[in-house]
Amino acid sequence: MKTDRNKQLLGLLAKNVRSLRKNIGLSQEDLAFQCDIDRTYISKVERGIANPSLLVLSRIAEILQVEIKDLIKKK
Amino acid sequence: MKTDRNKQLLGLLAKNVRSLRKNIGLSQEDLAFQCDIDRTYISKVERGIANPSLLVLSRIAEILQVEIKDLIKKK
DNA sequence: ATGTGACTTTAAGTCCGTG
DNA sequence: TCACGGACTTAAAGTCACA
Repeated sequence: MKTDRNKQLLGLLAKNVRSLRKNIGLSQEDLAFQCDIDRTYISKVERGIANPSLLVLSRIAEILQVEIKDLIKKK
Repeated sequence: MKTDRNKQLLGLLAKNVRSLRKNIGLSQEDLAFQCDIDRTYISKVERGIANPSLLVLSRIAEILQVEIKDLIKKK
């Protein structure tokens, strides 16, 4: 798999998750708990160093009350 | 991670990838080659038994000439 | 041209801790 | 509350032979 140029996508995801999470007033721990995902993994997502699976994205989007597409769109 | 109810999403992805691929006149082999992904992995995605990462989705969307959101939307 | 099973390897994702 | 690391465990990524 070529990961190369698509890594900017992870940075985009990172920023969106962080801002959406803060908008809703959750800590990383809160979000992690509600998503049933490890808190350190949420931290990695928000730092752009995790490449989450579709089902993980789905869980995060659900708790943040947005669509998956909102997690990866540039605003 | 709770994978449970979100698995319908994989079925949605499956259908969309298959139809988008056919629309563009590609075989699984063609798509796989261009994505630099194994043919059998594309097969798994189209059968809804793979839970691809964001970067894999990104590669597939790129070759199918659509946005990632188009891969998971119900039409 | 595709589905499938049985793999091996890599990365996703966890857990426990520190500053 | 979060960044970050090390040592894990599990699942995704990727390969192969065959129907």
